Amino acid sequence: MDISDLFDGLNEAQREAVGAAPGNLLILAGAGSGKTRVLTHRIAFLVRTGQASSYGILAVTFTNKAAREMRARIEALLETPASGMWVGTFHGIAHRLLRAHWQEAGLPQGFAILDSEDQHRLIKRLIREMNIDDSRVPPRQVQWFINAKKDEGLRPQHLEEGYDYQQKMMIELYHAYEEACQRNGVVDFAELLLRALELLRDHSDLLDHYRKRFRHILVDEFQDTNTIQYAWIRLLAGKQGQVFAVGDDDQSIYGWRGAKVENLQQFQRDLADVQLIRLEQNYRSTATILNAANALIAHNSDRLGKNLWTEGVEGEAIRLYTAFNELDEARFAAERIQDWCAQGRRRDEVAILYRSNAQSRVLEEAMMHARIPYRIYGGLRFFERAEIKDALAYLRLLANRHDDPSFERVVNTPTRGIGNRTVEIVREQARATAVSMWQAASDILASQSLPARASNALAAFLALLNSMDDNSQQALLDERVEYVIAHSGLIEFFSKEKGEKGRARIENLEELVSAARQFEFEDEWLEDVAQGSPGMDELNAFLAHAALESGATQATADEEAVQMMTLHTAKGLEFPLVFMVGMEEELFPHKLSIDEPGRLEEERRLAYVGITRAMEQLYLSHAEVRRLYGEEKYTRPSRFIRDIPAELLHEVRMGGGSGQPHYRPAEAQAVQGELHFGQQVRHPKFGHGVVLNSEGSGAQARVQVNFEEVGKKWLVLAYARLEVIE
DNA sequence: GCGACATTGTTTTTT
DNA sequence: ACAATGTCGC
Repeated sequence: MDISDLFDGLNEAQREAVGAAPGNLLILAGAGSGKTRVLTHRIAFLVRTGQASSYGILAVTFTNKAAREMRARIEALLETPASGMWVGTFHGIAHRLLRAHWQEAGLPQGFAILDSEDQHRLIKRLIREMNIDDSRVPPRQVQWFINAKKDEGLRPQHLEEGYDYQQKMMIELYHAYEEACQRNGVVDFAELLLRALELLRDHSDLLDHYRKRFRHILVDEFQDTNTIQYAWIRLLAGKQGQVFAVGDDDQSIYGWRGAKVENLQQFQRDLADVQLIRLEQNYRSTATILNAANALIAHNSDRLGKNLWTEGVEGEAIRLYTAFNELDEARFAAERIQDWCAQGRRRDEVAILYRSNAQSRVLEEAMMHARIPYRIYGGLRFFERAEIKDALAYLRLLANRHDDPSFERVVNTPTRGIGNRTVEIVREQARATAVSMWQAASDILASQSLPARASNALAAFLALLNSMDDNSQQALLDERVEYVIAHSGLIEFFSKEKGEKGRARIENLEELVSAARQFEFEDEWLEDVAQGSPGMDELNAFLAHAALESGATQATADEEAVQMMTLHTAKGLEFPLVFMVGMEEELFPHKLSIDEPGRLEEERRLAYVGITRAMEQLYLSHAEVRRLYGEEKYTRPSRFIRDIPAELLHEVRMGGGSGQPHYRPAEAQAVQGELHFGQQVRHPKFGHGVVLNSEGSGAQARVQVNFEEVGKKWLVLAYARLEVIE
């Protein structure tokens, strides 16, 4: 079979990686060095040379998007559907194993998946139930604690008894939480991974089976693996398996959520004869951008070492803008984006990247003001919306009555006269007799111990669910979803909400029906698993899909738009024009990471990720004054700016004029000789103010002034009798 | 059960 | 500053 096309257009290192002899490989792939290409070509190479069949390959990523992309690219290379090949996220694959072997994993057949919100609510509930002081043991912290322990592979019984109250309580809560999950048949994200690890570890027959099957394991973004993910890979690979790991230690930015960069080094020690290949040729950015990135990251210690280079053009200098404040900074970006578009370039070639989401608002306003369409990534996703989660909770109860988190969620949503008191009684009964709330509610009703009103309301709720179940049992999935939404009372409930909100919610519920309509076991494996397992019907599959793939932030409002996102979200993407805003000490690097060397280095890697997103042009900006948490604060430029050699930077000013450096208003004044940002002025009518912005020249020149008394105003310089205050 | 007021925290995010 | 909770009284 001719496989030369798999090597066409690849460089030396890439070819080496794609065509490497059997064995373990670690590919250190710098930003923009074609790592996805190498990964997919490697898979195609294995299949087309007959070293592996599709059936024998497992490819793991971190996000659904990456997994989808990878599958599509592999299928394009193989020119056939890669059926039998497992391509998915760590969580998706763990889920698949657990569905197939629920018995061995000690799970109920139709187990549900708890997302972080569900998890948070459950923990809060437990804290209350156990009469623990939630100000000393905050739910968020407990959630963090439990997830961190699971990520380390630690069950509560592995934990030493805590020494202080907080520690003790957290361990106790971890115990209680596990019991609750087990009783309710629910599994959180970390649990998926941990169970899948334990499943293989404790069942040698299964381990054998999968080891024989998956002789080739390929892992993307290896630097992001946490302890259990790594352990799972190692376990599954065993001695015979061949692991192809691709990663970049310089792009490790998820240490704070358990990712262990050390796994890259560990990999070389733990696996046999690991061949190390570096991909250092960058195909994305100009030499200038690359040099800046290299210089910056060189300030970190403990790197595996790698120097990106390019044959590409030198490119333009990186622009540095010192804004007066965050408004000025945002306006600057807007103006430069307009220039970009005026040159015939597209808006969607532009990204604005920031450290934290709070920064997006000012930017958003500036874009709106300049009438630049934009799109913000991050925020609530479809399946995370309250109304969607309510509807899903009903569906989950249909699938499994013992799902307490869902029971709690909708027992009185919409309000149906089941007050806190009644729920409290059910909860207590459930706890005392160690049964689900559904069961407890039935028991209480049977014992006739409730006041008539509460009793009737509760009975009505149970009857409602049973009848919804009976009446939709035979229906198709989307009909079933539609039926439940219609009969749960959610529609009436939300239509009472005032304003746009209620309407939007109802639209979302309708959208859920069409999501159900489109969902037809798109993960074809679920269908296999579903065969002969009534607990894993289409409904369950849909619910799992909703939990594991919470859906894009925005639907598909695909107007050509500027992209705005955090630096974290930007990893893996590239844009011709990139703005990195808020390059200030305490914002970036963030205040909470500044004092700890390890965390500071992670911030620097984040800066590295940001810089390397840019293909042609990169703007860095910082504001001298920033309003944050209601306070105006004077800032200092980020140390990361200083990490970049000065000769690669070019300071710019507002208004398209390039050239003269501009450090602070006082200096610029001498150069410019006219009004500039931060200039104090007096107006005969409006009084004292500060110049924020200016545009045009000569008779058309206008300035925007923020007056103490009357706020922001645009004034035509020729008419406004402005007086400069020295 | 709802609206009015108080309190609180406020990095980064996937699954 | 501000949003998102939580608490309290009706």
